[in-house]
Amino acid sequence: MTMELSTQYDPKEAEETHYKRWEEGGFFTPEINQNENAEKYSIVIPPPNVTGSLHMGHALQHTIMDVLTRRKRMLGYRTLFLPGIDHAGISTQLMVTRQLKEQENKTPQDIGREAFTEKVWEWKHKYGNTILNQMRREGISVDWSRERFTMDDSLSKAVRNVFVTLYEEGAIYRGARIVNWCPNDETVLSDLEVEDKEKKDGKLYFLKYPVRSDDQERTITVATTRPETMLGDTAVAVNPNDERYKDLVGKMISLPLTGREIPIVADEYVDMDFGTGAVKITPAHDPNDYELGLRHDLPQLSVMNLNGTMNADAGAEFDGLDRYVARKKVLADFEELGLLEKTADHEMILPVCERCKTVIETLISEQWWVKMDGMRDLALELKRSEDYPRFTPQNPHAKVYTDWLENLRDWTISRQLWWGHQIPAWYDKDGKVYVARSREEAAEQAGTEDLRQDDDVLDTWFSSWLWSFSTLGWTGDAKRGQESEVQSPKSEDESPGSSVQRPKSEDPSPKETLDVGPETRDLQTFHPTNVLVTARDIIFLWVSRMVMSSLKFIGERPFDDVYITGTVLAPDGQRMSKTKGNGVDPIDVFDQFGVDATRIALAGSSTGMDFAWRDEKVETYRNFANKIWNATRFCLMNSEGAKADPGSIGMAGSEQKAESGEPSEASVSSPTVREGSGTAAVIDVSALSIADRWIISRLNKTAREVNQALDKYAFHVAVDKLYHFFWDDFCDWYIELVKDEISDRGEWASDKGQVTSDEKEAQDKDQKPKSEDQILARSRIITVLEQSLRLLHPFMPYLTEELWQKLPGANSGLHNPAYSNADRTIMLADFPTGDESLIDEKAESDMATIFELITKVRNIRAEMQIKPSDKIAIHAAADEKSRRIFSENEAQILKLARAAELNLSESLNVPNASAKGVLNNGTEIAIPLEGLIDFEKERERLQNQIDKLEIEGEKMRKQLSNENFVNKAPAEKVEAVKERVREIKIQTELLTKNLEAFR
RNA sequence: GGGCAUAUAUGUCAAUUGGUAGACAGCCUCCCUUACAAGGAGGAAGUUGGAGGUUCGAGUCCUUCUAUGCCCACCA
Repeated sequence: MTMELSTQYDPKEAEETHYKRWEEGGFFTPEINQNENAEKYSIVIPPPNVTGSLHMGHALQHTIMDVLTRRKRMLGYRTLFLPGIDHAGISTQLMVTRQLKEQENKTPQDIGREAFTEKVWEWKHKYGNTILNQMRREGISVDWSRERFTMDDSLSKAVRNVFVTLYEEGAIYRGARIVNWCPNDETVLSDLEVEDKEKKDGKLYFLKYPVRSDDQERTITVATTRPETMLGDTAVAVNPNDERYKDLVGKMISLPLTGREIPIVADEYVDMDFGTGAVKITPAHDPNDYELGLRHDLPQLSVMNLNGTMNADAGAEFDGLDRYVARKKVLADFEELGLLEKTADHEMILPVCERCKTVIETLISEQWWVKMDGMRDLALELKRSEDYPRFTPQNPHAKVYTDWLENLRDWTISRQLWWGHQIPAWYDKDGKVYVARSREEAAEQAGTEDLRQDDDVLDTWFSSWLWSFSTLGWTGDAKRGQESEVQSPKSEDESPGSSVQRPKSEDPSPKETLDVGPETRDLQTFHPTNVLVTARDIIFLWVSRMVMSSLKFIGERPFDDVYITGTVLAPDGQRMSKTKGNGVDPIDVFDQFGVDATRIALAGSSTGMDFAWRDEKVETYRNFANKIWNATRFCLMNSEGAKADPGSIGMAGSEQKAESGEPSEASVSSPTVREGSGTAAVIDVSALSIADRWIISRLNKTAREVNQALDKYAFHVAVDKLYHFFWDDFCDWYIELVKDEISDRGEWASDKGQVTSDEKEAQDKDQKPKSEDQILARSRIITVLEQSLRLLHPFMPYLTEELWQKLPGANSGLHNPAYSNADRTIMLADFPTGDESLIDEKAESDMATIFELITKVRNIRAEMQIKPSDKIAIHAAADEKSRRIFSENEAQILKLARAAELNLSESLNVPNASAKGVLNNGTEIAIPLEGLIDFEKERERLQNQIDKLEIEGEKMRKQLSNENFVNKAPAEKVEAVKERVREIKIQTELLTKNLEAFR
């Protein structure tokens, strides 16, 4: 058979065909697993924003999750990788509002709440799939049949149940407090949604306030960055120890522009060294002033509207002015009154809205809050007692997590938006609130239908913090009335709400209400999830909250491990940002280098540290993909009669691994298995050549290393091992070693004649029957290749599937037994774990000696500038053992060193005009170069080597002469050094002898 | 103001519990050898940010300094 493949791998085609087949074949669903007793493995994707598009951080995280999932799936786990998106309240509302403005020149208020949310849903259906399609392109093996959206009915139900439960326990309350307010979005924000922004050209204004006292001229100067807020001042504060102002404490000030009188108070909060040591106090517009105001019982005078303009209480002249216009006016007025003492430059940090970057106002507003104490304690207790969650990398995340929890404050959960989960609270005519799961329930409580639902919606995170279990079917309905059974004892003790009798007493018994639908089964099967993979910036926003909610509501942890990826930085080492324009779009990279190259490049960079993006890195793996492609191409060109068969390299196939006796149902029922079940015997590896035993050993060792690395989330280690195994061991050495054995073309040296492609084809057609040995050799290399592709599959799914499909013998018989029913695909093949008994250290060290010999000869050739076409003679003087190894592999040595003869002896007997070298084991080699040798160059070369050994040897002899080292270091270390010193000594002596021969 | 991290070859990054510093890219030499020039063979390149300390032995542990980055925090 002739398999014509192009000489370069084009990722496009593979990317287009395989994903569809995987998805349609149901390979991504846990149901594909036929093993009832399979262990489960589950990951829920951190839901990207519905408005979002894929960025490098996603690509990295998704790759990591997919690598983990694909490997576990191949290992026979029942895997679920669940996709979904987040409704992203603020940003989505912003986006649709903007669109509405552009297309219809209307505001949300113009069209009303219902029409607006309708529009958002439309928008969601139309554009919300962008990121989902990009995720498909990434090749991630998520179960689309379980795709979730934070506003799905069942997730909404969960949100309402959680809200009501917390309310009934007294953990959710409504109250007026000072909050972060975005005047642009006109909503409250939690502390976590506020960012700091440096303002280098900030100003500090010094305002003089006249003091009412006997001395009419007396003023007190305050420094402020926000003069407009002076309109809401209700005091001036000084430090009680401040001598400058001691006599003023208790006096009154006539506040300019307002006609109001405010007191001077003393408070420790005031820093005497900053500004003038006197601080204007605006309790309604500054968090510190708010606190101070409470301490001194000051009035809270709100002078601003919610859109950032001043209100009537700011005074008639200011009413309706934008805050920045008002600022100018206040300053102008002070100037005019001669009360503006001075203006100073002042670098400062401004709080801005995370979404729209508008400067935040702090103001007093009535909002819904969640008391976090109870849940916080659950999480902290688990951290203390079991060090949960386990973060990778552990530092600094574990500590940051704990510190944050310890200082946790109440969470503002209401948002003044229309897009989101509307707060399940209703008010009657008198303003009395009824919190319930539905309007009907509320009406029942209120005894009237005349109710108005709270206008606000919940913080987006109030739905995402339930993500680990709400996506698996938890709605909170099933366990209503039986909380105590599921909840951890601790939370039960603490929740006063658990004794609250709900108006639902007619509920049937808990057991009967337990919904055992498929969704609940998912919860039972897949929760807790195994690992959460996410970025650093949402440890507080999301990770910690998920822990708390999960402990609280289902009494178990949401996930086992937390893997925090590093940040992908721009090529310039800075953060990627739209404004800087230094971002790299993963889709562009996919187009340029292919998805697989991008994936493995990302995984290979994932150490947990931040890293700067390099196109060259992806290019390296693009080349790697091409290498894999061509290696496969070569194997296929020489594959007639062969097939992938683990038994051919001494590995038990999946059928052998499956429980003995029990013939897998699949092999009986499915004919597709037949073709592959020719897997007969597992051969005895010891009968194979050193080269074969070596590659089998390397393969198994690599498999073990890859598995170990992935278990520890050491993705870069896994990639490194795979890269070097495949490229160095398999391609550079193994293929070259067995080339003649598996190829029909005969000895490399024999035919130099040109062969036209026609003739070649003709030759291929009437190939003589292959010898059995050749077929076995071909099967071995195909099998090693096939195993390698499996190991690579989690990282490079498209390429490996594309190639695997072409391998003879690659069929569902190679699947993990759990999937023997499924259509042939590498993604269900049995993931190699590495058979320790096939690791052959002897073969590895023997091969290392052979490679050293070959490399040494090549080195001499290169340095002596011997033409590639010149075939030289190798003379080697070695001990008996080495001679045997060399002679057994003579053909390969000759070929790879481009030599015509290999003369083995106990001692060298060569012409003086020879280039010489010594191997680590003392083997002396020489290449006679009559006439060709440049004695000067050879002397230099030898001296060079002697010098290098000398430096190394000196270091070691020094170590050995140190008594402390010899006495205290482990004996094996000492012995190793001694051994190396012996080697160096022998080599140096031989080289010196050779050098002297030239003098 | 606190907390944490990072500093290793020209660049981007590795280095399991302390045990003779590695990869990739780039660079130099040779080769378009019949899987692959997105390739092959060979090679050069590092006082591991500075200074101390612990240890037989330190890139790795401790102290300190310098630079950079991130997180948290109410300095008007």
